[in-house]
Amino acid sequence: MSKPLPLLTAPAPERRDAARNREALLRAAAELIEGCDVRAVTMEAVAAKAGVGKGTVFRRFGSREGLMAALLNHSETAWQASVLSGPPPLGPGAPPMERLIAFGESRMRTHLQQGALIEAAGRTWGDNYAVIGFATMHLRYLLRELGVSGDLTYLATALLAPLSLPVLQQQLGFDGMSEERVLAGWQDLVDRIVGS
Amino acid sequence: MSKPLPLLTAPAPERRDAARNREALLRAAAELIEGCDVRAVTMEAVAAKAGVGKGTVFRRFGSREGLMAALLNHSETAWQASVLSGPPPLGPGAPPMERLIAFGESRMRTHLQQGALIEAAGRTWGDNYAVIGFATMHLRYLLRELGVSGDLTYLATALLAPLSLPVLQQQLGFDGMSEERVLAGWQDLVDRIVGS
DNA sequence: AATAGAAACGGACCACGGTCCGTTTCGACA
DNA sequence: TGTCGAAACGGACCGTGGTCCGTTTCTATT
Repeated sequence: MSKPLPLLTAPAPERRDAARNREALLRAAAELIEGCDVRAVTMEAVAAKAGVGKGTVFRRFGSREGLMAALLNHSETAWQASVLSGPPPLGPGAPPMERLIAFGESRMRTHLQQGALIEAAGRTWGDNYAVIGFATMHLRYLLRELGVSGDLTYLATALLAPLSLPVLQQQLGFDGMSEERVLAGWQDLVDRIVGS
Repeated sequence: MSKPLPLLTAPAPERRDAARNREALLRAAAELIEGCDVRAVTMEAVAAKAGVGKGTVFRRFGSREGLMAALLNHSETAWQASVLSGPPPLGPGAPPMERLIAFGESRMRTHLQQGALIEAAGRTWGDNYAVIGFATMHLRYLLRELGVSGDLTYLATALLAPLSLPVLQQQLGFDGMSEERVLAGWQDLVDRIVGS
């Protein structure tokens, strides 16, 4: 008699040792990064500190960038939660425009704070659709709430783009802008797009 | 008697063999890249094809990313020339708004076309102020011509950001937009910023 | 408790980017 | 043309990210 094969293949549960190792690796990486330059932390060091072999690190996270992205995922998830159900003005409850401004400021602060890690995660993080996708969706939602008309998906990506780390770094570094000026600039941009 | 030491240290002229090797390396790299995936081209292969040692490659270009950036510099320089003194509507002669639209389209096309190389050049290219700086300046100039008021430097960077490769890739890939839609979206963004 | 097979492990191994330093080449000046 | 110091050369060498595959560990099933 054949098994009742599920129509939708289950998400493949994780073996207990695998879960333990993932946990240990994330903790080890976090501890090593704290106090050292991220770039100086080698994969072998992380593996050693977690008490596993190097192969295991790559099995779990695919690449160095993958490990860094996994670290970022923790704070990203928390951030998403505070956007979806945290206190206003970032979370629900405040008027859309206030939420929008809070969103921009929060994103900018987060990106700058985690700059080194974001760079270390490279494309694995930057191309992470679960991240970009969420922010775009939320922005799109706020724009709709504000009654903006037009291609909201495009406008959302266009509003998100200047909040990306490389752009912020250029503005603060090369262009010599202050954080306040960058923030004010973004708010002005919002006004122009929304049409105040 | 002491030499007439120049007040401004001269740009340190390049020895003839050095110049020849740089040339040979750039040509070799270009030829290897043409037809292969950029990522499959190793530095040693470039050095071998150019008939020099590996050390020379790194002496000249600093890193793999540096070599890729140097390749991009050729087309970038040509592009800058066509913006500054090429035929309208990209070059001077057309009304500012038309130049602006042409600028956006041209930049988008260029970035998409050279995507692989840009990725291979990484931060060495992306953080290249000679590149970002030129585009920002020009955008700033056009905005001024259009009589836009406000923080033109910020607006220029904000207008440039959605034309960056990662954003374009997200829009065309994950968001499933067509190139036409992306272009139309950017033009709409311009209209909102300029205030039509 | 025994078994079997799938999943995970670990560390030797590989490839490539990047460095180092002894040797060679250039060109300025006599 | 000879000399000399600076600059460039080249390839052996190193470290690290990433792979491979024989061994170990888990867990479903009886």
